[in-house]
Amino acid sequence: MAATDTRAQIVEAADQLFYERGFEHTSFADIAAQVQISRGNFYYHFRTKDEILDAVIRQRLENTQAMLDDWEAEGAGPAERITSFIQILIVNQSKIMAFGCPVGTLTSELAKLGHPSQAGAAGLFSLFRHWLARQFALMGHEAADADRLALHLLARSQGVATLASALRDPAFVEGEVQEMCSWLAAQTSSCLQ
Amino acid sequence: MAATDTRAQIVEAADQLFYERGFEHTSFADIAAQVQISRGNFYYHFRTKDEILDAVIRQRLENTQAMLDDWEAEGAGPAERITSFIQILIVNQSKIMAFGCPVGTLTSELAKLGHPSQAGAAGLFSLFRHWLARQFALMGHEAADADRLALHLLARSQGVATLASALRDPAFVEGEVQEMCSWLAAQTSSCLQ
DNA sequence: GACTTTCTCGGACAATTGTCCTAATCACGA
DNA sequence: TCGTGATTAGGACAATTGTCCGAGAAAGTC
Repeated sequence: MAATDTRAQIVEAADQLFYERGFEHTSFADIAAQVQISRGNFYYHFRTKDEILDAVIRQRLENTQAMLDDWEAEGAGPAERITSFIQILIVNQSKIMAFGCPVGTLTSELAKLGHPSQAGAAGLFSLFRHWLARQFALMGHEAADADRLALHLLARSQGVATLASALRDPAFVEGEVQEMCSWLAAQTSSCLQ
Repeated sequence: MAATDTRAQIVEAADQLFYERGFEHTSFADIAAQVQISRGNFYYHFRTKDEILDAVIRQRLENTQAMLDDWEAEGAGPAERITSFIQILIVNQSKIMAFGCPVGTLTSELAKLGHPSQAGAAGLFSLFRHWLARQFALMGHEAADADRLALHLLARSQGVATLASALRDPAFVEGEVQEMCSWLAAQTSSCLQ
């Protein structure tokens, strides 16, 4: 097996396990078992657990950016793109009800640990924030307003994710998503005036 | 020192440390150091770490209920009481920006651990949910609607807390709190019609 | 086929974890 | 003052943690 493959597999497994079990509660042994390599083999690819975390965060940043680029490339308008964002709550509903939002829960955990990579994880929020702000700007909102709306929507989806994993009630998630879509429509019409 | 005092001190220290560092990242040694008792002394008061967690959750349930009862006892109307709830985000702003919401972060962590006490921790949400729903009902909303509004407000405050600890931006928190108050006012007037 | 670099294995390491036991200390009534 | 039960201290325990080493297998080059 090529080294790059092994490395990629480690990052992939760590990404998944950090999400499902949390960073601290995931051990080298857990990742090794998932990838089916020996625990000692880690040292060749990653010297410390923090290095794995950094690699995971970097991969998430890349994947998220790619997803946002895809949405941007689609022909639809900014409002439809924002709807794609809101719909993540539906698309990933079962995982979110089990483990919460991957971005929110990781930053929360790292904040409590006082971990140096917390800023990096928070960068995932920035990606969404600026992408959403650009969409709102395209809808006709001025910069400061667009950023405010972006943060507002980000916060609401975070709240839905947190409560979804506590309540495990699909109807709640669907209801809140619908309300967010209505809210989005209101932001649209307020610009057409 | 009386045994009940020691026990209360352990629960108090554990409560604080579970919030600031997370349940898993807090060790017996950490709590013992905080309370200044020997590590071995724990076994007399609590047989397992899970027992401490249960005691912490029980205390939080009692404290929360007491806080809600206090708000209820105050002479103001339901809208003012709901405002008290929203204002927690301001009152506890610095702690929330550092460690997030104690309820949301604990339930998230326990969900990832697959911990049996997750349901107990989620009970904290139920306390707020039903209290808020009662306030909305007093404002004239019918039961199903009141519950929906309660969950909506709960989710929004959760989202603000999560994003607050990631961004650490007081202006964002204050802006969102103001928007929630405006939203609350709209719910009020919609009932007066 | 020989050689060198890249990669992997199994195990060792000190530290820390939650758990548990025993002996000593305390408070307090008889 | 003695004795009894409640409380505490200190340390032992097996298991697990992240980290690291050295021997060897695999892969690629000449």
